[in-house]
Amino acid sequence: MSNSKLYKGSLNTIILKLLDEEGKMYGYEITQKVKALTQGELKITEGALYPALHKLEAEGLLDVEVAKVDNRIRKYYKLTEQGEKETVNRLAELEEFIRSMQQLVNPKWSIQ
Amino acid sequence: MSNSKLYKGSLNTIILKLLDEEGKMYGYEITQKVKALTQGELKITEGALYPALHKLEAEGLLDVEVAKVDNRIRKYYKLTEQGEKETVNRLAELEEFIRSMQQLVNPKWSIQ
DNA sequence: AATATATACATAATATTCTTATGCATAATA
DNA sequence: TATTATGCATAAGAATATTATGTATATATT
Repeated sequence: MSNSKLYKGSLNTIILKLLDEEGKMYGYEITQKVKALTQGELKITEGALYPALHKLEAEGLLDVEVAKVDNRIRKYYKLTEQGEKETVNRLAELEEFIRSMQQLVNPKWSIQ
Repeated sequence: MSNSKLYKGSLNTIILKLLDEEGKMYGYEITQKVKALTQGELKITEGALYPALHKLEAEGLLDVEVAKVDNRIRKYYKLTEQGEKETVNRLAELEEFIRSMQQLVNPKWSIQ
């Protein structure tokens, strides 16, 4: 993703969570959804997205289904059963990351 | 850092913020501080830390001062003026990242 | 009619940032 | 005496991104 507003490693979590919510999505749709949800703050680049989708598929976390719409190819991805489990893990990791960062960058209001 | 609980790119922000709070720190001290603040959740590896410190220094964000304590060398780092400005930027970026991630992974409770 | 933009996929070269492994050296502890 | 803690460092490799480029169709603009 560009704008360097993102930390490396977060793209996979974003993909998994969006698929978890939407059921199935194709690549271009993911880039637009992310742009919309973040008010243009985050832009997923294709050079990052497509290799990431291919890798998640190779790992067995995603299934792909090809469709032709308006004479154009779309590759719809959806979570496998394993992908759903992994989504839970990734989201827990993200929460843990955010908690850790809050403890580090703002110890005053993060101590209970 | 290890445990793969961190997203790449966050280490620099952590270093800058800790130096901002502590005034000056040496490398080993940073690793221990992070471990303590996160209850052992995050572990900064030396292979990541020292190159990062050297790079921040090369970029003019840190100044270094060598000291000998108990017959052992310590390299104390502190923020330069530029480093202090950059710290503000990095923290703002981190907040923006967290806000974006919340919008993406949990749109229900992040919409105002 | 020609051109630009949007849609939709993909890969290759390069950069960045990390992990893992290794090395050196002194001090404290078991 | 051997291990752990303290304290620095670098090198090889992995992972993940950016940037640039390529192909192709549909729609909007000039």
